[in-house]
Amino acid sequence: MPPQGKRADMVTISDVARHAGVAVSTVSYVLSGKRAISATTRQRVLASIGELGYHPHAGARALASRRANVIAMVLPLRTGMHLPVLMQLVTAVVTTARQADHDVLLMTADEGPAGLRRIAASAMVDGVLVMDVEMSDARVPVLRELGRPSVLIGFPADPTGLTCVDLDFHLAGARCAEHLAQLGHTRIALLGAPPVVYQRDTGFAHRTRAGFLDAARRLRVAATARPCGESPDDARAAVKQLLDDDPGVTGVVVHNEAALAHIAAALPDAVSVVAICPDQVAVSAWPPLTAAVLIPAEELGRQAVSLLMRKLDGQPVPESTLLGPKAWFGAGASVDGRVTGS
Amino acid sequence: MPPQGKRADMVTISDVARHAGVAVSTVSYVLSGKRAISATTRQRVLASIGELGYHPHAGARALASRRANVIAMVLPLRTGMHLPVLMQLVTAVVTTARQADHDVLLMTADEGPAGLRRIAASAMVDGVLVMDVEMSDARVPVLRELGRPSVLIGFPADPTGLTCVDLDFHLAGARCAEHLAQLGHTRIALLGAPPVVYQRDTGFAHRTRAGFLDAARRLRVAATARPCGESPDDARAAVKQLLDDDPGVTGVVVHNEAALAHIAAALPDAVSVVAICPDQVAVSAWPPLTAAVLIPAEELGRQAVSLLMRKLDGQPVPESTLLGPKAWFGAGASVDGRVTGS
DNA sequence: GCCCCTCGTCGAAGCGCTTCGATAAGACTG
DNA sequence: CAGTCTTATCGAAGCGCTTCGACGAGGGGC
Repeated sequence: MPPQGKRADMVTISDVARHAGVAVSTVSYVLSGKRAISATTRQRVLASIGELGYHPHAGARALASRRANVIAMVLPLRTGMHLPVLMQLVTAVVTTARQADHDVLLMTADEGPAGLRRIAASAMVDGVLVMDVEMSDARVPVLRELGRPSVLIGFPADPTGLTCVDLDFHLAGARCAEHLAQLGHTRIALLGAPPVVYQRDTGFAHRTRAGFLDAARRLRVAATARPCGESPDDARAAVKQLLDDDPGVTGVVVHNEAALAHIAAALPDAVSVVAICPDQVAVSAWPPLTAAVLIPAEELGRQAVSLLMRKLDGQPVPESTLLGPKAWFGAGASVDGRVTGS
Repeated sequence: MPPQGKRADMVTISDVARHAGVAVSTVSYVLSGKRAISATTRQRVLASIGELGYHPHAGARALASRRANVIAMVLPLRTGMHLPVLMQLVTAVVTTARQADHDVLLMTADEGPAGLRRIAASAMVDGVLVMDVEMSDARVPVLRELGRPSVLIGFPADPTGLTCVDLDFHLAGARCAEHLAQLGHTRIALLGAPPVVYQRDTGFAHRTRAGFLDAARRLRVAATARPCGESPDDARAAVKQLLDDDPGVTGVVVHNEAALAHIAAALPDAVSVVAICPDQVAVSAWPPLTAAVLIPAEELGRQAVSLLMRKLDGQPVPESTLLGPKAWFGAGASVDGRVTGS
């Protein structure tokens, strides 16, 4: 008897070939479209495939074609990201990958560099998507060394030679200042991330602040920016200090999801509040926001995957892609601020 | 010239064999441990592996061994779960799977049954882990039909023939009643999930209520249970009605994360509040909780994976596994209520 | 000292798929 | 109508790994 008699439930390409009365290679070409196949033959083969419920064996395919049709998605250990946003991102990634006929392998960063090396060397994935990258991210040097196609969501300190996607925080900060200026405010302030985030060099915090201050200067409105802790007490303290320093402030930008509610509660009712935050946080904020700049999580995911797919196909892609922030106004209207390239 | 000259970066098993001066099969046996290999040979082979940086080609291995060493993790479309809990769960799953030398393929439920079938038929994964299962979950019949090893986190209406893991909500409800009784309360109440959840037949809500009421009866304390909406208004309304109906209530159990804060705020200070909720919600609740019964997310993930691994090894596993709730007391001490089998 | 084991190793046969010639059978030339 | 192209299909050679059977070399038992 043969080694282990083929498992009952496995339909192979040669079953299909026999059933359709053609050669194995013909079936393969029907599936891949890499050679011309006559319409009649194609029909017959496709019919057999449907009838037998054939699905190609992923391993065999990967072995022969040197393409696994799987990408890895690396989650950070401790995410700096708001979880609902992360989930949206993940969902968008998986969905988009599937549309490009790829599956997604999930890795947490805690396997470290060795994990990335293993995944790459075992030819298990064709490319890597790294989520929530920070300025000095330990995963970045490994990616460089690996030399596999990869795309980062977020920017490390030095993105040279990599492919990165992120919200354009500079633009987001500017939009907030512009919005407040348009409403007639002349003294505005930014309450940002906790001090530790600025110290940790987490790019986005700095970029937001710079965008905010630059725009304010350009628009000739008085603006200050300060960090803000995440706890209710920190939030209250930051607000108090802000009002002490400049009692004339009438518009505040909050770039700190965790503290948003407490900040908004501590501010006088007359002050307009604009936040940079995820959709869900914005709509459910109380007291209600004047406006918000939303994080385009889905688009981030989609863009990241399509960039990776292009890299897998050997096409050139821009090193950095910045997505325009979406604006949201208290009423509920939603306006797009479209993509900027690079 | 050969078809496509081997890619420079790929080290194969025969490279290792040559380098170590043994046969390919010997290397394989060193790696798998399926046949005895002399210590000296093993050393030599392992040394070569390290030196060359060899990692077996996942596809080739899957093809030859009929084992992909990958499991699929299916996320629900719209999760009934608290996101931080989901993340803990996911992390635990990935980590545990890696310890058992498996990787995790991420699927969202939106590919539907076809996705599961594809994944199974393509031999891409050896087993399936389904998260956050609900009473009448569309994914359950597919799993039955598929006949691949699978483990569910959460219980469907009819778990016959499946393998399910979940928190023991009945016990959790009982623990809450017991705790309040021990503190001397004689009139207690449960505020549960929104009415719609009870109607949707989502198992856990009913089980908690039953556990709570049973224990109260056993302990001879007066107890009532009622659903509670998630909005601040619903929460306030539920509390008002509760106090109207039974002004003598001194202890309340809350099994509703979303409404917890509003319920606690609306209750008189003198009332003790116990919650069934994730760790993070418990410690950050304000006003502070008297105690909490925590959802053992990590253990849930670990158990689910190890059950799946046992199934993959052909070992028998119990149909249902209920994990004992962890108790947490206001002070910060944390006590384990260990696993119950089945 | 002969036979039978066990132990450690090797060679070869696939696993299911892709891909590269090769090859008939027409479709055009001139 | 001989010669040259296409076009559609086939056969076979791997892809890198696991696993089965074979086999030589020692180690008892009697």
